[in-house]
Amino acid sequence: MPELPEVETIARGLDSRVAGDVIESVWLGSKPEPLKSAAREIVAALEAKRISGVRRVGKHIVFDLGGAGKAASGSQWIVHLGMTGRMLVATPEAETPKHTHLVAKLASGRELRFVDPRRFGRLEVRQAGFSGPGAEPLSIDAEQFAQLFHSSKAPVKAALLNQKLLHGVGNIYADEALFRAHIRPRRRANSLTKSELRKLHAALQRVLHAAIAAGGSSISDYVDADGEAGFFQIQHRAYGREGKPCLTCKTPIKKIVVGGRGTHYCPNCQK
DNA sequence: ATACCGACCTGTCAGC
DNA sequence: TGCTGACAGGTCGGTA
Repeated sequence: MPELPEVETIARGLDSRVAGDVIESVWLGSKPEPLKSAAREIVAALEAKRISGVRRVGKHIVFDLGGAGKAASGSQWIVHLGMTGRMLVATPEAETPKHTHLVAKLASGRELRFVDPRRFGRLEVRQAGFSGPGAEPLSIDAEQFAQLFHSSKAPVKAALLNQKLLHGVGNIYADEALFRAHIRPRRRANSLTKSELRKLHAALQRVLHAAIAAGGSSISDYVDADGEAGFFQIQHRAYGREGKPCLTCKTPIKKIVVGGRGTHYCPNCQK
């Protein structure tokens, strides 16, 4: 479910709430858990660790862990929320939602809960140094951005979704950035002119920043670590607006499939 | 190397 | 009311 702005919102919320807290014990659900690392390895890596901070890398939430006592262990707990994952901070009395796969009891008395109905999410522990699969959309400059797309023959929409190029951009913000840059999603990435690449880079960073400021987009079930919805969905100009008039020219927004994903664009404004 | 396409899961909603 | 099928914010692995 969550893309960069949603994960950023969640990670900031988690950091303000649990940084400095200590994980006392971990309960892991049975079933095929959504794990990348072995279950035993995850429990061992988390228990008796201090959360020194929480941040976002691409669409991943990274918990930096230290030893509960003195020496920092420097390991990391990496969570990918998939389509429907949530990471919530709750009191033990709060009802445990269906599809809760992990509960970490904290020294403060609260619980960190990982809930994921579709189980597309992934949990992983590793030694420090996770930097994600690609480049960071918010810090890449126009030159490097152009370089990334220069060599890709894929449709530009598919290239935007390729996490090995840029990580963090998902279906909503790919459509929104292309709309704002006036570029058709099926254009081959390597067919974009220098000027179009500059526009796309600027449009992408603008839309991501605006979405973070709004607390992300809530479509159906997204909530942040507090259980609060985001508000960026009311600023969507293309995504989810099939058949509705383009906000610029009134032409109905079209929906097609690109790279296997529903894709929304204005056939008049986007060239 | 690159690019489609189904698979992975469950929930929801539209249509019959 | 209830069933069926399509679709959903994401990735991965197989195949062409």
